[in-house]
Amino acid sequence: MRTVFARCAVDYSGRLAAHLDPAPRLIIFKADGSVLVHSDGGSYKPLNWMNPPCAVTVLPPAEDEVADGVEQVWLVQHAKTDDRLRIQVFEVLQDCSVELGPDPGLVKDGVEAHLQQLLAEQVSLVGEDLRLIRREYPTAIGPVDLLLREPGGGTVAVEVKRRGEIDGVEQLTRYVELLDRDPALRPVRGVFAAQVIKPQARVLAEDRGLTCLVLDYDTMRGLEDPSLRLF
Amino acid sequence: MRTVFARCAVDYSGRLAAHLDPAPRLIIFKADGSVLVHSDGGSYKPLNWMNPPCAVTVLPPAEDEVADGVEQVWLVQHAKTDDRLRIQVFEVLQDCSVELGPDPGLVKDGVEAHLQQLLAEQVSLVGEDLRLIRREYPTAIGPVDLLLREPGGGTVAVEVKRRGEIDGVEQLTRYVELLDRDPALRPVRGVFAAQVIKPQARVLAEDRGLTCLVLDYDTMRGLEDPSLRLF
DNA sequence: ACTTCGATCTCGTAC
DNA sequence: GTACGAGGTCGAAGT
Repeated sequence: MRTVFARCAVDYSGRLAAHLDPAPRLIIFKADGSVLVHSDGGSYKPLNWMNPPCAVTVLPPAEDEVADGVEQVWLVQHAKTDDRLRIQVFEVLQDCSVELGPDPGLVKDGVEAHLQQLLAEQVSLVGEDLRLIRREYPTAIGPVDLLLREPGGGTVAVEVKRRGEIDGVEQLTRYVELLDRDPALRPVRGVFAAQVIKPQARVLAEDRGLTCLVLDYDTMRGLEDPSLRLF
Repeated sequence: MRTVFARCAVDYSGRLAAHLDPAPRLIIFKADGSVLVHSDGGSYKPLNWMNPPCAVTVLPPAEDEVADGVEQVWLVQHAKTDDRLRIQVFEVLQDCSVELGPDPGLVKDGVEAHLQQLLAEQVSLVGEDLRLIRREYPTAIGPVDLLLREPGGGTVAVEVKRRGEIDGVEQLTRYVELLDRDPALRPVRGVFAAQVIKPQARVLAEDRGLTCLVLDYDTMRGLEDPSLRLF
């Protein structure tokens, strides 16, 4: 990996066009060829970047660029698309290179899959006396997150999301509609479960007779079997 | 901005938990307090990070950490949430600091918002004698990109996309259905406008009585008032 | 290879 | 500030 602090101007062209006026910035060249241009603020997203696979070419500046004070031009061309980054370097302030090698990678815990697992273990949060039929119950249009059996004989289809938005309601609507045609499952009611349910999603869900259920992840995790925890 | 190449292990806790085993990586400290941990691959997203506002504390390693070879512990705590990054530093390979100052910022051109703006100024592309009621016309299920008044009294709901796909057609269908219940707007017809309309989306749209409109961005931009142009 | 969907999404923008 | 949709989304998992 190589990091270069430099006063530079950048032009991106590809899916859109974007321009950066000259200023001091950090330019990162990764081992796989990717390039990031960071300013000293914002969050983790670079101002400009190029994904691999791509190649960097160093060009001498054109005449008018020399007159403007451009020392070098770094052209970063994507290998498969016409995405391109043109970096005009006015002044290099620092230039470091370090060999890093491969990374063992990130281990995560607490994403939607985990939320679904917790709710499968705590179906009483959905309603009294429900029994889990299965997680990821397969249908012709995709798997239902949780399918539960009601004591009276019907079933409950649960859609689990971290954030409940309109797309999720559409999805659950389709599942309930389809499952309700199955005599072995009918009548099917739908439950839309999420840590946060957006107002528009709630309106649409309730308009369609679906039940909304807000999940508290920390409480659910507190009740979990500690042996299942990753760390 | 400060960049540190170091062999390090990282634990994130907050909205989820995540762990990185020891390996050489690049750690970036920005002027606003934010921190990025990058490996030598992947894309522009760091393995771990902390958004501003946050503060870094340098701690001496605990006894067992000393035994493992940890030289320092950098604790990055978000100022408003309980998000936290704990970086165990085993060995610093390089350490650079450069003062960058503020950035003039990125200027973009060619995104959907711009397309919508252009079409709002050129409603004749949608049809003769139409008048713009408003952009982002609010409804209970979300804003309609453009709502236009027909000379005869009905209205036109326009959904603008850069790439017209099936979910955009679904969205427009919902809008038209809802708006058509409003006596002040009825009858409402829908127009699906995009730079590219996928065949499946076109079939679905036409099946539902929606009109497809392919937009030529360069032509529209050429007709635009030059004073509004970004560069 | 392509599609679908989650994300510590991030980012802009309208209210 | 909050809410919502777009993104040069990226990335992983399944088909």
